[in-house]
Amino acid sequence: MRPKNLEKEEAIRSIALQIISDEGLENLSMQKLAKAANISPRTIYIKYENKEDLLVKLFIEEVLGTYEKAVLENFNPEMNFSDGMKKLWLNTFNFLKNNKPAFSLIQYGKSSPLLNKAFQEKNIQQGSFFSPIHTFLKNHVKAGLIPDLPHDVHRALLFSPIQDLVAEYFDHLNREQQIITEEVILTCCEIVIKGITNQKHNG
Amino acid sequence: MRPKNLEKEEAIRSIALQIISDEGLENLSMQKLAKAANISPRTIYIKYENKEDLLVKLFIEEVLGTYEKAVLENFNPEMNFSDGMKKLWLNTFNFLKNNKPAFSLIQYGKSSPLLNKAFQEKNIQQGSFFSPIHTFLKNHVKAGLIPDLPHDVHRALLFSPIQDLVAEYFDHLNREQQIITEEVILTCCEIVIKGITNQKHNG
DNA sequence: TTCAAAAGTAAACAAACGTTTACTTACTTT
DNA sequence: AAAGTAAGTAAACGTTTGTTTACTTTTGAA
Repeated sequence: MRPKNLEKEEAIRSIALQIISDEGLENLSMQKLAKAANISPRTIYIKYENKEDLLVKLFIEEVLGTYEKAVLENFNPEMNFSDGMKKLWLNTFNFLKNNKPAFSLIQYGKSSPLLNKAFQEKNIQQGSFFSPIHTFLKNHVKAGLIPDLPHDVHRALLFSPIQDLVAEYFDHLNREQQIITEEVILTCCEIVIKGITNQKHNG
Repeated sequence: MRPKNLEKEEAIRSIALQIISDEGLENLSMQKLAKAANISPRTIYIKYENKEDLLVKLFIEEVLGTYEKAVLENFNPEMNFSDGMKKLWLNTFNFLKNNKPAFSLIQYGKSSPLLNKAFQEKNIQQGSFFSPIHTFLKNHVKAGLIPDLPHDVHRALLFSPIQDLVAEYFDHLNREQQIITEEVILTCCEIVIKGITNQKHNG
C-alpha cells in the first residue's frame, strides 16, 4: 500500500500554526489550510478526524510536546533553586522567541474553552506536563527554601512573568524595539527568586 | 424619530460576552448572537459596523473600560507601595472572579491578533490604560524603593501572577475546588512585593 | 394627528464553512 | 509484472457564515 507522506503531515501542522499566529484561531478554516498547504481538504481528514481533533493534536502534541522538551533541556529536579529557575526561564525565553506560532497557540490554550479543556484532561489523565518542575519545587519546599504553596500557585508566581515577558518581546518586535533581552530576563528571574525565597536568617 | 433601545444594545454586548466565555471567540457568529438576544441580525448592524467592530468595541469599551475602573477603585498613585499593590491585586481578583465573561475576553486579547492590535492602537493613540499605575510605579522608582525597569517589565513582574491566579480560580471552580482565596492572593502579593523591593539597608 | 425618519424585523444573498463522495495515483507485496 | 490497498485529489454536498434588501413599526416633533 501507499505510505503516508510525512512531509504533508508536517506541512499541515506548521501551516496551521502559521495561520493561527498570523490571522488568529478564529480565522483558520480547513479549506484555507488545505489551499495554503497545496493539498486537498480530504487529505487533512486522512490524518485528523475533524477540525477539533486537528486543533487539539496541534496544541497537545505539536506545541506543548515540543515546548515541554525545550523548557526542560539540560534541567533536572536536583539542581539548586537559583540555577534551576534561571535555566527554566532562559529555556522558555529562547524557545518561544524563535517560535511565535507555538507561543500564539499556547496563548489560545488559555482562552479557548476547547483547548483549555483538552489541556486539563491531558494533565489529569496521564500525569501532568512539566512534572520535573513539580519535583524540583517539592524538593525545595522540603528543604525549606521556598514556602509550601499549591503547585498551581507556585506556577503563577514563578513562571507567569516569563510568559508575559515573551508576549512583550513580540509586541516590541512589531514596533522595532528591543527591550526584552536575555539580560532583562535574568534580572527579572532574580527578582522572582528573591520574592519566593524564605529568608531564614534575616530579622 | 425612534430612539435606540439601550436594553437591546446591552443585551447584544452581554450575550456576546457570554457566548465567547462559554463556547469561545471562534464559535461566536452574528446569527447565533442575534438568535440568543431575540433580535434580528440586522439590529446588530445598526449599532456596529460589522463583526470586527463589535468585537473591538466589546473588548475596548465594555470589558477593558469597566475592568480599568474596577481595578483602580479606591486606589491612588500616592499610596505607599505595599498598600497600593494589595489594593490593585484585591480589586483585580474581586472584579474578575465575578466577571468570567470579561476575563475570557481579556485572555482572548492576548491571543487574537485583531484584539491585540486594537489594544495597542488604543494604548498609543490616547494615553495608556491604567495610567495611575504608571504614575504609582514611577513614584516608587524615584523614591528608590523599586528598580527602574521599563514599564512593561514592571507589569509582567507585578501583575501577571494575579491574572494567572484568576485563571486558576476558574479552573478550580470547574473541579469544585476552592484553593484560590483572598488570603492566598494576599500571600502571593506579598511575595511579589518582596521580590521587587530594593533592600537598601541589607548587606 | 399627522409624518419624516430612524429602529427594528423577516427573509434572503453570495461566499465560505466543515465534511464527504467518487475517483485516481503511487507504492508494497506477492 | 500484477494485484491490492491506502493515500491523495477534484469537485461537490448541505449548512452556516457575515451582511444586505425590502419592508414594518415606533417614536418625537410639527
